[in-house]
Amino acid sequence: MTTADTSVRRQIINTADRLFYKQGYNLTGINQIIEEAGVAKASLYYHFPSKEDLCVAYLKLRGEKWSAMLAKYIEGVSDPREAIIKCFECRSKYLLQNDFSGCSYIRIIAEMPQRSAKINRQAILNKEKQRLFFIEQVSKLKKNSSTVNDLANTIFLLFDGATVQCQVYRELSPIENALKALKLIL
Amino acid sequence: MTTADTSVRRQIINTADRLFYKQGYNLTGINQIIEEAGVAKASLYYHFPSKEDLCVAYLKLRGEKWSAMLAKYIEGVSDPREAIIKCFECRSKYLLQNDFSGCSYIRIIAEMPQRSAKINRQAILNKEKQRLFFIEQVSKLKKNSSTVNDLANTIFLLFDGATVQCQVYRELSPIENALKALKLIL
DNA sequence: AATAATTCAGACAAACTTGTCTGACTGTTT
DNA sequence: AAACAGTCAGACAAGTTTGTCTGAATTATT
Repeated sequence: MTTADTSVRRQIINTADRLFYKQGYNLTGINQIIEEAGVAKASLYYHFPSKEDLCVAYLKLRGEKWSAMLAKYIEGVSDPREAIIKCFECRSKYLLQNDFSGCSYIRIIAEMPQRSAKINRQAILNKEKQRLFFIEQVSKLKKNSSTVNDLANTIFLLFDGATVQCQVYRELSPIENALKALKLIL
Repeated sequence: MTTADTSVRRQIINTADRLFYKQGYNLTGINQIIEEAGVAKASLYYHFPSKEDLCVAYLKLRGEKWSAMLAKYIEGVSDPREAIIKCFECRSKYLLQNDFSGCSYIRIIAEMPQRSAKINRQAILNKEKQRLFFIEQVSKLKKNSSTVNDLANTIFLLFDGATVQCQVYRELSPIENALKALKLIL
C-alpha cells in the first residue's frame, strides 16, 4: 500500500502547487509549505521523500489541472479550427486566473538548469501532451497531407511564444497576436 | 565620476554573466561569483550596491552580446526576408554556444515573480529591442500596409516560442520548425 | 607629497535552506 | 492485544544566503 490520498497529503500538494507556481520553486521553502498547509514537517517527508519528488507531483497536478480546464473549455466543440482557437482563449483565461505566471513546465526548467532526471521527464511529458492536442486537432482538419505535424508544430510555437510573452509583459496582447496569426494560417 | 570600467569590475560582471546564465540567478550566490572572479567581496559591493543591481548589469550585457552577435550575423544582408531567417539561425548558434540556456530576459522573469522594478524594466527594454528588429525588417518588406506590426508580432512569437522550446527539449528542432513556418508566411 | 579611489582578506550577523530525528499521540487493522 | 499507519511539534545538523564592517594595502590623481 503506497501513498494513500489522505487529506494531509492533498493539503501539502495543493499548498506546494500554489506556492511553487506563484513564487517559483527555488524561492519557496519547505518550511513555508508546511506552515501554510498547516501540517508537520514529518508529515511532508512521510508523503514526499524530497522536495524534488514534491516538484514532480506539482508538475503532474498542473498538467491535470490544465487538461481538465481545456477539456471543459472545448466541450461539445467539433470543429478543430474552433477547438484550437478556444485552446488559446483558454490559455488567456488561465493566465488571468494565475497572475500571469506562465507555463509551469517551462518555468521549472528555466529555474533548474541542472535538471534532475525525474523533473525533466515530467516536464517534457506534460509538454508532449500539449503538442499532441494540436496534432490531433490538425489531423482532423487535414487528413491527407504530410504537413500535419508542421502545422501543429507552428501552432505549438505560437502557443508557447504567447504564453511566455504574456508572462513577461503581464498582459494578454501576445495571445491576441497569436490569435490573429492563427486565423491567417488555419 | 561613477563606475569606472576597471578590470575588476569587468571580471565581476563577466563572471556573474556566465554563472547567472548557466546556473540561474537564484542558484548563483555572491560568494561563488567573487570566488570564481577572483575578487574580494568588498570589491563587488563597491561596484554593485546589491545583487539586484548586478542582475540589471547582467541583463544589459546579455542584450549587448546578443545585438552584437546578430549584427555580425546579418552583416551585408540587404534582403529583409533573409535577415529574419538569419536571425533565427543566429539564435540556433547562440543556444548551441550557451548550452541551451534559453532567453536570459525570460528566464529572469520566470525566476523572480515578485519582479523588482529595476530588473523588470531592463528585461522588457531588451525584449522590446528584439521586437523592434522584426518590425524594422518587416517594414522593409512591405512598406504599404497596416499589417506590418501583425506580421512582426507573429515572427516575434515564433522566435520566443522556438527559444523556450529549444531550452526545454535541449535540441534545435523547434527552431527548424519555426524556420519552416517562416518560409511559409514570409 | 598628500589625498582619493580602489582593492584586498576575511570575520561577522541574521536569516534562511533541506532533511533527519526524537518521542509521543492517534486510529485502524490484524 | 499487538502491530502498523499516520500525524504531530519541534529540536537539530550542516550548510547556505546577502550584506556589513574592519583595517590594511595598493594605485591614481592632484
